Amino acid sequence: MESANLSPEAKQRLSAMLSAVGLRITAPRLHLAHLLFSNGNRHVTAEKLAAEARLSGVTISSATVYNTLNQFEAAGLLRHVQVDQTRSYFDTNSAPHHHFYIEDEARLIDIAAEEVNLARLPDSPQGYQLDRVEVIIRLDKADKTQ
Amino acid sequence: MESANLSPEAKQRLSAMLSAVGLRITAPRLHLAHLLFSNGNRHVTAEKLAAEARLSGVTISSATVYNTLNQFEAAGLLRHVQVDQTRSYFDTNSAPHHHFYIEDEARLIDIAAEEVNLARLPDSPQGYQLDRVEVIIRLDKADKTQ
DNA sequence: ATGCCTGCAAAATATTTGCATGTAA
DNA sequence: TTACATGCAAATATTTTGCAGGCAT
Repeated sequence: MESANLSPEAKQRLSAMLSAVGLRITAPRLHLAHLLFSNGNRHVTAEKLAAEARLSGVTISSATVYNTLNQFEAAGLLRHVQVDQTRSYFDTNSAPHHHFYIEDEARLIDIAAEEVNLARLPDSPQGYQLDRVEVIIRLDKADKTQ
Repeated sequence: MESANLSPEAKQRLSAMLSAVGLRITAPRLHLAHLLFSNGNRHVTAEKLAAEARLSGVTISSATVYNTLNQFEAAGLLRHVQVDQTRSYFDTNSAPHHHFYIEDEARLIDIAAEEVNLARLPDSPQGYQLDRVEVIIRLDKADKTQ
């Protein structure tokens, strides 16, 4: 399978990214990396990403999509965001930041870390250290009566 | 089936709680309510709750456990906390508050709302209103080298 | 050449649902 | 009496895994 719609520059850039984290350069990984990282920050589910790949002419098995997403996450290229019980979201913005989540639309929106000011955090319990702080602001449609 | 180990006072209190939210008073609901609400704030999964019921001598089908948890949540008696992709946690503390989450132990710890001071929040996007703000502080074992 | 990668299908897991029976109101 | 509740088993959905063959290094 060829990396069809991938410019030499993009291919080189993405290859470097994969090498840098110790992953072999394979066609499926390059394709997924392209979909994930060549167009700004994104939030995707495994199934949506597989569908995009298919639309762009490349079929990648869902096992491979899951493997790849998990490997990218382990490598720090992606972040797993847990807002919905049923679906896993992967966020291409791996820098520290927060999220709006619109439940009705199953949609995530990034919030830059600076936009949220945590003036006071409790001490971590004895024996534990802080890993990271996640702020999720859940939103409703404004017109929705509640 | 009898509500075996349930004092008349507890039974009355829990019955009142169920009535207040428009749920019929049935043995499974009384039992689960007892396990959930008679011993301070708790975080449970459906499976753990079913196991507790079984241990206390009452077998409740998992369909009923799930139904009941969902109904309690809809009624505002419980809160669904989403920290783990695979398991649903229900929190008997339905007041606004936040959480520590110890991934290694799959354990949740409440943080009182006052312990976290959100000095600054971004405006909600056009057309949406704030539902609620969730702060999750993920913790690691302190000795863990990372 | 070797070990990592991929795809398929099957397995595993958590939760929901259909339906017949039971029971609170 | 009637609508709602329960239990069982089957269905659903997502993600993981075993394995055989393929490819990067």
